Amino acid sequence: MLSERQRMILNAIIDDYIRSAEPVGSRSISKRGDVSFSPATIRNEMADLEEMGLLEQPHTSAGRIPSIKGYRYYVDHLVKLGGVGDQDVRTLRTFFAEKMNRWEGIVEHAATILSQMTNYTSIVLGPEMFHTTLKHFQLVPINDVSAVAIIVANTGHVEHRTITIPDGVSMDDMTKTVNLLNERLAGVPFYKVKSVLHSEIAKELSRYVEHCEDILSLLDQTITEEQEPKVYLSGASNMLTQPEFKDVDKAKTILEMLEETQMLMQLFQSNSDGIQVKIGTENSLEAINHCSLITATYSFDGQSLGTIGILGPTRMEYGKVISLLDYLSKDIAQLMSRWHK
Amino acid sequence: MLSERQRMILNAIIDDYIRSAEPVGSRSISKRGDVSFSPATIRNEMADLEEMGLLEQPHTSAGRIPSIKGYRYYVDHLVKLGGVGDQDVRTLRTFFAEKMNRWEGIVEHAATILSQMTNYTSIVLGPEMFHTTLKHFQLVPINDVSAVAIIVANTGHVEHRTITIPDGVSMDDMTKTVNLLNERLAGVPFYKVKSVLHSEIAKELSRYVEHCEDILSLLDQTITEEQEPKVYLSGASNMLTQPEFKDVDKAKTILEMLEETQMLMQLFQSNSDGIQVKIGTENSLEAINHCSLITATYSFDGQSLGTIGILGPTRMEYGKVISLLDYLSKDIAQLMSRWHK
DNA sequence: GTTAGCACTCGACGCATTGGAGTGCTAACG
DNA sequence: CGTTAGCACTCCAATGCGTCGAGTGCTAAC
Repeated sequence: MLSERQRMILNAIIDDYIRSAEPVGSRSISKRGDVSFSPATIRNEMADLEEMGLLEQPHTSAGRIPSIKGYRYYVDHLVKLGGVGDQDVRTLRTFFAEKMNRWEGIVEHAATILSQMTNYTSIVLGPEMFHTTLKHFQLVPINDVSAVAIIVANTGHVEHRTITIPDGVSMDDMTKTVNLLNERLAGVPFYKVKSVLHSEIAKELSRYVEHCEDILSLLDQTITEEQEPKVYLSGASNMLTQPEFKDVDKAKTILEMLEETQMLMQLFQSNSDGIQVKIGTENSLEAINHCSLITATYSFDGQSLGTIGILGPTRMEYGKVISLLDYLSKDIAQLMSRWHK
Repeated sequence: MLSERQRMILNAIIDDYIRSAEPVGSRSISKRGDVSFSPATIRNEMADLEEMGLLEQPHTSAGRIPSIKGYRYYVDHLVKLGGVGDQDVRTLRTFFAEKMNRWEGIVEHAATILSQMTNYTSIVLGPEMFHTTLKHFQLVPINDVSAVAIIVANTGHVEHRTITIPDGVSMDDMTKTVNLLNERLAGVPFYKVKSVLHSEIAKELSRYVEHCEDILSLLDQTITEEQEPKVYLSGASNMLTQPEFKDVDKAKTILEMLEETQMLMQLFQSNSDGIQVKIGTENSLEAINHCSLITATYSFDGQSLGTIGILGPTRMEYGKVISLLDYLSKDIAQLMSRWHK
C-alpha cells in the first residue's frame, strides 16, 4: 500500500515529531541522514500521505503532524522495539532486588518505577481475585460486637473487613461456621465461592448453627464485595511536562479523570492478554482523546491477573514504552512465580 | 495594636481577595456595606497596614493583597468560623451513613469527600499503629516456602506481609511460636512489641523451638517494619482550578511534591493535637510557599491516631475549611468509637 | 521521476499605543 | 484633627500593527 520511500518518510516524520512536539517540515526530514531526497520530493510524498489520512496540517503554512491513523500505521508497521536500554535494565534489577513482602507493595512500586522510567503517567491494576482460589478464611473478634474477617488467597493476597456480629449469634456459632468454611472452601476459586456457599454450605450449616442465615448473608457480602482490583496511579504530574498540556484547562480535564478510579477501570476494560495500544480517539473516554494508552497484562500460573499501563500524549515514545511494558510484565510474572514456587 | 477600623479594613480586603484573587483597591472596599469611609481614608489606613507588614502591593499602581503576616492576623483574630453549612452537613450525613467495613475505606473516603466539599486538595494520614495494641497475630502458610503473616490491632486495623520461611524451620515450630506470641503479645501496644519480643519472648522460645533466632528476626522485621501510616491524597487536580497556578510550571512543582509520600509526611510533622494552620512560608517545604495547610487530628480512645488536612492557596477560605475539618475530625472519632463500642 | 526556484500563507514575535484602575499627595471641609 | 474631594502620576494589560521566517504548493527545468 505504501511505497518503501513513503514508509521511511512517515517514520521519519513521526520520529521527529515525537522528539520535538512541533510540526515537521520537508526540509528537516531531508536533512536527516536516512531519507536522502530533496525537500521538494518529500513535499510531494507528504501531500500524498496527507491525502491518505496519515498526516495532518495544523494550518496551511506549517509542517505536518501525524494523524491518529498515522500513529496507528506507525505502531503496526514501523515502530522499532529496541528492547530495554542498559540503564533501564539496571534500574529494574535494583527494583526487583528490593525486598518485597506484599502484593500491594510490588504493584504499587511497579507503578512508581514505570512512571519514573518513562516520564509518562503509569496506571497499574492490582491482581484480580476472581481467578485465584481461597486459601484461608478467618474471623478475629475485636470486641463484643465486631470482628475482623480476613480472607487469604492462594497468591498471598489478603483482604479484610470489619464486620458487626449479628444479634443473637454466639462466638461459638461463628467459630463453627468459620471452620466449616475453611474445610469446604479451601482451594475453591473466588468466582465459585458464592455459589458453593449457598448450594453446599448453607444446608449443612443450618444443622449445627442457629441464625445461620444472618451469618451466611454477612459472609456472603464480606467475601463477594469489592473484589474489584485496586488501581495504582503514578506520575500524573508528568502529564504537565508535555507541551500539549501547557494549557492548564486541558491538563485539568485529564488530571481530574485520572483521579476517578471508576474512569480508570473503564479505560482498561477491553482487557485481552498481551500488549495493547490505544491511540487517541481509539480510547473510550473523550478526556484522553489526545492521549495514548499502552497496556500489558501480567499473569501468574497461566492466569492473567492484572494490567500495567502507560498513559501519555499520542506523541509518545511507543517503541520504548512497548518494550518496557513487555519486559516488566514478564518480570513481574516471574517474580511472582519465584515467590510461590 | 490595630484600631477597630483597621481590623475591619484588613478583614474586608482579605475577604475580597479570597473571593476574587485580585488585588483589592480602596474604592471597592469603600463600596462594601461594612466599611463606610471614603476611598481616601481607606487608602491612608491601607498605607499604614502595609507599613506594618500586613499588606503588600504587587506594584505601585495596583491594589493591595494580604501578606503572610496579614493572613496570620486574619486567622488568629478576624476569621469567622461560621460552622458547617446545611448542605455540607447533609453531605457528611450521607457519607457517614454509608456502610464502612474497613479503616482504609473510611479514611480514604474522608479524603475524597473533603476535597469535593472544599475544592481544595485534601491529604489524610491513616491511623498510626504506634499507640494501638496488638490483638491477634497469625501465619497462614501459602505453600512450602512462604506464608502470610497477619497482624490485627485492637482498632480493627490489619497489616500483612508475605514472608519466606527460613530453611530448616518446621511448620510445627512456626505454630508454636505464633501461639506463644499471641499469648504474650495480645494487648501490648505496638511501640512496646519489639522490646517485649526480645526481652521476654526470645528466652522462652529458645527452650521449645530450634532456629528460633531466624524466626524471631523475621517476625521482628515483619512486625516493626513499615508502621508508617498510609497517606491518602485527593483532589490534587483542584490545585489547577486556582488562578495562582494558571502557570503550568508552578502547578507542576506542587503536583510533583504531592506525589511524593515522603514529602507529605514531612508536611505533617509538627503534629500537635487539634487544628493547625500553616500559612505560606510557615510550611517547611519550599514547594508550597504559596499554599496554606490546615490540619486537624482525629482520635480514638483519647489517643490521637491520624490527621486530616486541606492544602490550598494561601488565599484560602480559612473559615469554612477550619470549621469543616473540626467537624469532620470529631465525626470520624465518633464513628470509630461507635464502631468499637 | 527528481529537483530548483519562487510566490504565497500564516502564525509567532516584538513594539508602540492606549485605557483604566489605583495610588499618593495636597488642600479644603466640618 | 480626622476625613474627604480632586488631581497628577504610575504601571499593567489589552490591542493593534508590522515584520520575520518557516513551510507550502506549483511550475519549469534537469
